[in-house]
Amino acid sequence: MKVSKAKSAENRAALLAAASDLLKEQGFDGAGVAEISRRAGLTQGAFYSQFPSKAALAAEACRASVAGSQAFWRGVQDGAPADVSGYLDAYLSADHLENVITGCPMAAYGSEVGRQDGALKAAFTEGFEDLVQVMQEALSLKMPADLARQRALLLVSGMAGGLAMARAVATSNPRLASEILQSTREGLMQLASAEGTTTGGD
Amino acid sequence: MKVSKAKSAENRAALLAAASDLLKEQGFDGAGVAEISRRAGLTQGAFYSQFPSKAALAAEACRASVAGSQAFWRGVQDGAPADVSGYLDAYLSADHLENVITGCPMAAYGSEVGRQDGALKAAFTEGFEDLVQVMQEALSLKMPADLARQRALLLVSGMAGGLAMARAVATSNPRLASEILQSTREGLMQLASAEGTTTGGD
DNA sequence: TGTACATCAGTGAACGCGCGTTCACTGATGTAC
DNA sequence: TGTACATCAGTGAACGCGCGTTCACTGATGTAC
Repeated sequence: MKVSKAKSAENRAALLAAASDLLKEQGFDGAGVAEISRRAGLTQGAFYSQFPSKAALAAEACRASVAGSQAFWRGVQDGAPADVSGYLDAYLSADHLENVITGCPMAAYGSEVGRQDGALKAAFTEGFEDLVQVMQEALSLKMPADLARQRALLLVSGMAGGLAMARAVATSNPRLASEILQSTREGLMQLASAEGTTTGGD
Repeated sequence: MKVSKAKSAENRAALLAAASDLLKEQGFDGAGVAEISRRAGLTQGAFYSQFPSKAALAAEACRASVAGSQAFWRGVQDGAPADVSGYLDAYLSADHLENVITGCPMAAYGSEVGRQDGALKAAFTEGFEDLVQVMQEALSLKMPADLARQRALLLVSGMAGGLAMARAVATSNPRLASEILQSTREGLMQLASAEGTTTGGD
C-alpha cells in the first residue's frame, strides 16, 4: 500500500538509522539488506524504493554516522569549554569501548573504508576532515594554527587507533585494553597541551 | 592423488600465505575459501584437508601475519640501531600506505578483529603484545621502563590508527592522507624522544 | 467540498549467484613383509 | 632390496544457505475536476 509522504520520510530515516547502527556493529560485509530492513520495521522491497542499492545506503549512513560523531564532539566542547581533555576522556573510555553501535564510526570500521566504493570513501573523508577541523579549533586556543592542525590530525587518528586496538584485544586481554586506553589518553593529552617546539619543519 | 609429506607441508604454507595476503586485501568477510585456495594453486577440497574451517585458517593466518610484522620491526631495529624513528618512518610511509598486502595487519583489518571468533582475537592480541614489547625495548634506552611501556602502547596504536585513517581518505583526498602520515610521524616521534615529565599519575 | 482515479511506497515471493562446507573418488606415497 | 597394499592429500562436483536485487501486485494517498 502507498503511504503518506511524512511516513515515507520516517521510513527512510529508520532505514538510515538501522544501517548506521548495523554497519558499526557488523561491518560493511556483515550488515545485510534483510536485517537492516527488518530492524527498520520494513521489508527488503521497501528498502529498494528508498535506496538504489546497499552501497548507496552505506554511503549515506556513513555520512550520517560521522556527522553524528561531530555533533557529539561539539557537544563535549560546549559542555566542558573547548578543552581537549574532554574529548579524550569521553572517547577513550570503557563506556565507548563497550558501545560500538552508539560510538565513533572511525574506530568501528575505519580499516574497512578503503575497500568500499568511491561514494562511501568520499563521505568518510569529508566527515574525517570535519572532525579534524573541530579538534583543530579547540587546539588553536593554546598553540599556533599550523601546529594545531598537525596535532589535530594526530589526535583524531590516534584516538581512532587507540580505541580500535583496545576493542580488538578486549576479549582476550581486558587489562591490556584499558591499559591502551589510558596510555593513549595520557600521551595524546601531553601533545594537546605541550608548547612543543621540537616539531622540526619541512 | 596422495602427495608427499613435504609437498603437503608446502601446500599448507601456500594456503597460509595466500590467506595472510587476501585477509589484508579484502578483509575477513571479503576473503573467500575459493580464492584463497585458487591463489595457493589448490582446490577447495584440499583446503579442508589442511584446515577444519575458514575461521581456523584465519586465526593461523593472523598469527603468521603479526609474527611477520614483528620480524619486520626487529629488522628495522637491527638495521638502524634501536632507534624508534626508523620504525616510524618505515611504517608511516607512502610505500606502506600503498602496499596493504605486504603491510601491517593491524592497519589492514584492525577494526574487524573484534567481530571475529575467539581464536582469531587471541592470535591478534598475542601479536599485538609482542609488537608493544619490541617497541618498549627500543624506548627503554632513553626513558624509565614504565614510561616506555606507556609510550609503546600509544605508539603502536597511533601508528596503526594513522595508517588506517590515511588509507581510508587516500582515494578522495591524497594530500590529506600524506598530511596524516606526516603529522602522525612527527607527533609520535616527539613522544618517543621527549623526557616527558608531564605524565601525571593514575 | 465531494468524488474518481492515477500514483507510487511498501509487500512478499522469487531470482541468480557465490558463499562455506561435504563427499565419493583418485592415485601417489610410504609402510609391512 | 623388491613387491603388495593401506593410507590419505588432493580433486572436482554437489550441497544448502543467505546474499543483493527484481518484480507483479496492493491499496492508501493526494490530485484533478
